[in-house]
Amino acid sequence: MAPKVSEEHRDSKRALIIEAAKRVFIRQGYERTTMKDVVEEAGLSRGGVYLYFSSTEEMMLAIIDEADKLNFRDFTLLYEQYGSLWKALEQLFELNTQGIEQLAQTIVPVFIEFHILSWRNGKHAQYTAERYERSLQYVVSLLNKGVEQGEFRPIVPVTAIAQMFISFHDGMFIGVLQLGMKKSGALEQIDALKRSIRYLLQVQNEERG
Amino acid sequence: MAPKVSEEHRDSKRALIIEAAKRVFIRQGYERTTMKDVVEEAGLSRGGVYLYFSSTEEMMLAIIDEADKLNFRDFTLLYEQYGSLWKALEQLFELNTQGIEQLAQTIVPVFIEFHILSWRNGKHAQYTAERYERSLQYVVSLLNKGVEQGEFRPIVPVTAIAQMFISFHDGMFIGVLQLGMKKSGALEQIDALKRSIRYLLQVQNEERG
Amino acid sequence: MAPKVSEEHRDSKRALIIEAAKRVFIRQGYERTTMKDVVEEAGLSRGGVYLYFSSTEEMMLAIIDEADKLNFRDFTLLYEQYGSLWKALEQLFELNTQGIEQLAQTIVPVFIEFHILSWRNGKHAQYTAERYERSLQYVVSLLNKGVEQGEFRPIVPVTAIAQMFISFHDGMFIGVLQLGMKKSGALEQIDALKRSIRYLLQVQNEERG
Amino acid sequence: MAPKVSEEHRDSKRALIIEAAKRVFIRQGYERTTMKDVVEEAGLSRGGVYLYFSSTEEMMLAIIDEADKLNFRDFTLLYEQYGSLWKALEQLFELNTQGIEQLAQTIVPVFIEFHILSWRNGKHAQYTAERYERSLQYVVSLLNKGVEQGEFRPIVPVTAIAQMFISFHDGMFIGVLQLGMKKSGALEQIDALKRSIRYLLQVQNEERG
DNA sequence: CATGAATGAGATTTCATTCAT
DNA sequence: GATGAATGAAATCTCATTCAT
Repeated sequence: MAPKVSEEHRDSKRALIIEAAKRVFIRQGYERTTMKDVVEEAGLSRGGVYLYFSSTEEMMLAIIDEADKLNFRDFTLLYEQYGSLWKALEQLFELNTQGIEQLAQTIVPVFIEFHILSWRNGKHAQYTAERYERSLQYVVSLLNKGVEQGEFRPIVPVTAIAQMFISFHDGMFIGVLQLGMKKSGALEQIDALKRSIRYLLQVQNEERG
Repeated sequence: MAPKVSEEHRDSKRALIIEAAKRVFIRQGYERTTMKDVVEEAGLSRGGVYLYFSSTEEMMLAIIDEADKLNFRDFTLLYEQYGSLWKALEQLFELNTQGIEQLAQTIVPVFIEFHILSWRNGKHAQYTAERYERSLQYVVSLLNKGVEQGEFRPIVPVTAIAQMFISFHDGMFIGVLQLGMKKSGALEQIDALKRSIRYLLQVQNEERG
Repeated sequence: MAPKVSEEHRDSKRALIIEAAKRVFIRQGYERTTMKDVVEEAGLSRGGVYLYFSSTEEMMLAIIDEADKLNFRDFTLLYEQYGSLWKALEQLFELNTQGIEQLAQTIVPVFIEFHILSWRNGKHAQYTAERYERSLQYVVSLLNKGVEQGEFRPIVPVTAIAQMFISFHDGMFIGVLQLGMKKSGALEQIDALKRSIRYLLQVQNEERG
Repeated sequence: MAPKVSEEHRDSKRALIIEAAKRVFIRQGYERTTMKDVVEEAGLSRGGVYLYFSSTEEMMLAIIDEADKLNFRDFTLLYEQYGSLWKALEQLFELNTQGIEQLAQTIVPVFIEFHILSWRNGKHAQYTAERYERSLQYVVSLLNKGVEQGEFRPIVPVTAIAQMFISFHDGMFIGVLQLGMKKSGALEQIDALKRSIRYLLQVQNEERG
């Protein structure tokens, strides 16, 4: 008697809008995107979109959540898969490097923009802090595992190494966005960082680097 | 083409507006600031401000230019002052660290925001590239001097080291803005980076650390 | 044209909606109430409510009709019950006074609002006129009965007295709504009006007041 | 050097908008009037009107203030002009009666609508109370003057008489609006009220009525 | 009968920018 | 040069109403 499509219909509609929003965000950036833009991209009516999201901000948060879930999956794989922790770390570098040429066409720069604007508005401070903490813990747990297994003998706290890793990546992304891979020397930077981290961790029993 | 008296009047008027704009930018961020806001902060008339700047973007560029001049002065001092290049580098770390607690109350985050948005709009690519190149060359020239003097024997290209240094700083700033000094572990990160760079440069004739 | 079972189902559904509408009207006023509000208050679907009423206006008219029926019953009781017509009139005052403290929580102010807005839209002029005429005739018939029985010897047309009575009540209600019982001096006003009407009617065979 | 028209220009502009708003209010009522309507009636731009008023509510309050000033002037005249207070009171009746036929084309019904809606929103309660109090005091002071001069010997408190007078007028206005002069029996009602008040005041030394 | 997702018109509000004085 | 009133485009958001299921 009743439609009852509800739940899954709702989800698919949200997904549709989210995908449209992503495209617009990537094209125009977060701040420049209006509800109207998303409405037109999604091919829905004005009110139709409001049924699911009341602002571009809500959409953004949904997009971030989704991305976080995927990231977590990737990381779990990483964590379980590798015997050598340094190999796992190198894979992490690889993950963060691959696709870096198309960085501008991904949602990543939108995330950066959003985070800066959030800080501006004093919004989502708690949320952002939690996300950072989570990312940090991913990396820290990897490093600690290496320490436990005697593979790493770090000369500074592993947390500092992980934080440095994250800072570097954020900064490098900005550079790549503004100057491109080549001018920003992305690959050379990554190599330098990799060596730095191997040094800081004092990676053991590895054939020469 | 003979403005005579105007010249200095013009400059002082521009300076007044620039200062007002800075205050508003720091308070609200770049994107959120409207001409109206600056007009009101400066206590001038709408038309009055337009005589000197036709957009907040022009103001921002003027602010950046001013800051760059100051930075260059600082760097020149640094470059000439130190016998040991590693000491000079440490001083550079120091410069970038001091005042980091008040980062949020400075124009720095506005610069970051502006750069990201500029990339968005595809504006100022050339300009941004030049600024980056200039900053990079500051650091590279320092490092090269060290190489020439036999103080550094870098295991990777000095340019990569300099770029990594810059990336790290940009990223760390974002972290500090969002999480604060403590949560972002700023000081620990800086220490880790310093050690990394000393390693990459293979700093000579220093008492072992 | 043979609704069979539906009839009573229809009525109960309408009654349910009407009660919900009343609650919303009393809470928010007539003009401010949207179909959406009633739909939510009734806990029905949007389309569901539209099956019975296509606007808040229709609901309002239904509410008024219902109220009028109750009023008529009250009046009939009044008309038949009293030997002394002046006693009946006093009872009428009483009816209009009791509950005046809770006036704001009743549907009465909504009626006033609706009448004014109806006049605005040029709607329901006929309907409103009929309702007024009916109320007027209630009172006039009471007064005439008194004249016929020699209890009243009015010095102005009884119709004028009845109209004045109605005008006064409407105005007093507005005052009470805005200022409350005390500030509007409701009880004192009513006393003054009662004396006035006794004077205008020249009520006979009553112990002098 | 500077325009300096400011002050008076501002006032005339406000007056222009107010007059336009009045016309729209009278035509459509308060609630139904949007900023857009006023903008169009005034022949200004959207933003232009917002420079002076941010809502129809602000306009309404300005209109009420203006009307109150005029009323006060009228009353002052009344108060000073008459030897016989009863003559003054009759003049007051006259003032409230004249133009009653065109009542629908005046701002009066808009005031009534506004007051009812204000009560709805719980807005302006203080303001409304003050206005009522002021009107009341006008009438009370007239009556008291008559008492002092021995012209009135009221059988109920003069305040109650004044309040009854006001209530009656408000209610009668509503009646006239909905039914017109004739059907509402406005003139007959007024005559009845006048006699009532003369009775309540026990007006002395007057040739028969 | 009943549902509730979808539509789209329309109201509010803000500001960049111009221009007569 | 300087002013600030005026313009109007554009963004946000809400609901009455419809209609496929």
